[in-house]
Amino acid sequence: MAKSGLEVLKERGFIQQCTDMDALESLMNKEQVTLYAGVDPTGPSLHVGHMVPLFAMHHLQKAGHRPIAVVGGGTSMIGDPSGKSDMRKMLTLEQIQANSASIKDQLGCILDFTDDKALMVNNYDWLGPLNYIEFLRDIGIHFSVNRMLSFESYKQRLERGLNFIEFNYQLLQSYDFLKLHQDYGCKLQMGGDDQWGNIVSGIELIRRVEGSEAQAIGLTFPLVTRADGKKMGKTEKGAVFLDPEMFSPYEFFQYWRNVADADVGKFLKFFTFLEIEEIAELEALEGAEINKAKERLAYEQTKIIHGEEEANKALEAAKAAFSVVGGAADKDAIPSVEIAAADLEAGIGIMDLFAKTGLCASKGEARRLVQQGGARVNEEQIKDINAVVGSDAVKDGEIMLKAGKKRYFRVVVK
RNA sequence: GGGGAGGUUCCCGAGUGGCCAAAGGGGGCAGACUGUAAAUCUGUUGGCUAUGCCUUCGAAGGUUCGAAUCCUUCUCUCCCCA
Repeated sequence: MAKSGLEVLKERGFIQQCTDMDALESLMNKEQVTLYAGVDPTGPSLHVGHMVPLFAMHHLQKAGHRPIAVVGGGTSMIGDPSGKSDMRKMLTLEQIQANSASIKDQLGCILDFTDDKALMVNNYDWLGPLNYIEFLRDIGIHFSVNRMLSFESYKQRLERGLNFIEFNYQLLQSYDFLKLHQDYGCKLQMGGDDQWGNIVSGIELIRRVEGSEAQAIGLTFPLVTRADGKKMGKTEKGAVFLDPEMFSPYEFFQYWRNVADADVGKFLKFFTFLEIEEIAELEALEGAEINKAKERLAYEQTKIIHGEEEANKALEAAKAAFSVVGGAADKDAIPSVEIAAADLEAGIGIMDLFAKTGLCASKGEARRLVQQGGARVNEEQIKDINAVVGSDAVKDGEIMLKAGKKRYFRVVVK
């Protein structure tokens, strides 16, 4: 017999805390459960940091349950103080609506929205029209300030100062759960562990409004961290976005390809759909062999987000770039820029070339790169900052640039 | 409303008239070592048409031969009192 959705989550490490695991288990065995997790539309694209709840919902959907992705169009106008040291930047309504729209498409990679098997709603739809007096009277009355202040997330913020608008966030998120419970029969809210307080509040609100028999359960995921302590899904340049325009599939692939050894198994479980047995095998690899697991992780992840074709391209491109043999492999996915043959005829300074491709942010940086021996043209190290690249460097209609050990860039001559 | 403390380069944080493109740390980048890992060590870390020039110490003015440093106004943040 197939594993239950909950079992899948357990064995993959998705579960941090649950308000009532036994109740959730029997509920899920008994019926199709409608569940939800919130997604913040604070940017125009989802990024890797958003993915844990989405993958969790995927597994539960596969087990026959119905996920609702709630875009926080309303709540993101307030800003959740949980786990944040500073107040979040407030966005305008227009920004948030625009973000919500583009996020919706991306969700389709992970959740199946056909035939309403999953839903996406925007909490602005019910939070927007709220009447302050009514809300206070109907919802606010159920909240104890004393209790709210006792929550860890607020305690920390009290040290630094907590704005009233943020203090209200919990009420709104609780109201979300109540609303979804009433309108969609939603019985489970999931979220990162920093959401625990908000989730519990929502459950309490439902019980108070709907009576103590009302079924509402909360489940949190561990906060996924990287072995080096950095934030998941962040690079120096910013978040690892799912939007191919903002973060190319090749770079996306490379991000996953370069995860730390210690993270591979964890990430395979969280961020791929591979069977747990297969992951165990990959995880058991040692030494240099572990690179196979990383490659698999990168491939599977890229396939889910950008599709099989892009994943293949990225894999081929990576092989072409990094393998010693090289060959005529497909390099298409490596980022490239076009350059006119005539310009090349005249010769381009090495620093200009690197700066132009974006491999270096400025010519000063390019100068440093060259001086430190990190610049390569067609795998040949260039150490002279006055070197000029001319048309003789063109091979197969392009020039391959390399900055440092990992960053490749193609200059396509046209 | 009253009083106090502050806003410095990617971040934290020194700097209180010239020696300041600004200590130190973190982070980043590069090199060595490797496995497109981690750790470690070394170098580097505003821009440029480059022994010089330009932009940067919350903003705008001012004093001065010379200002991140002094003065004025503005602005934002935090704390205390009301």
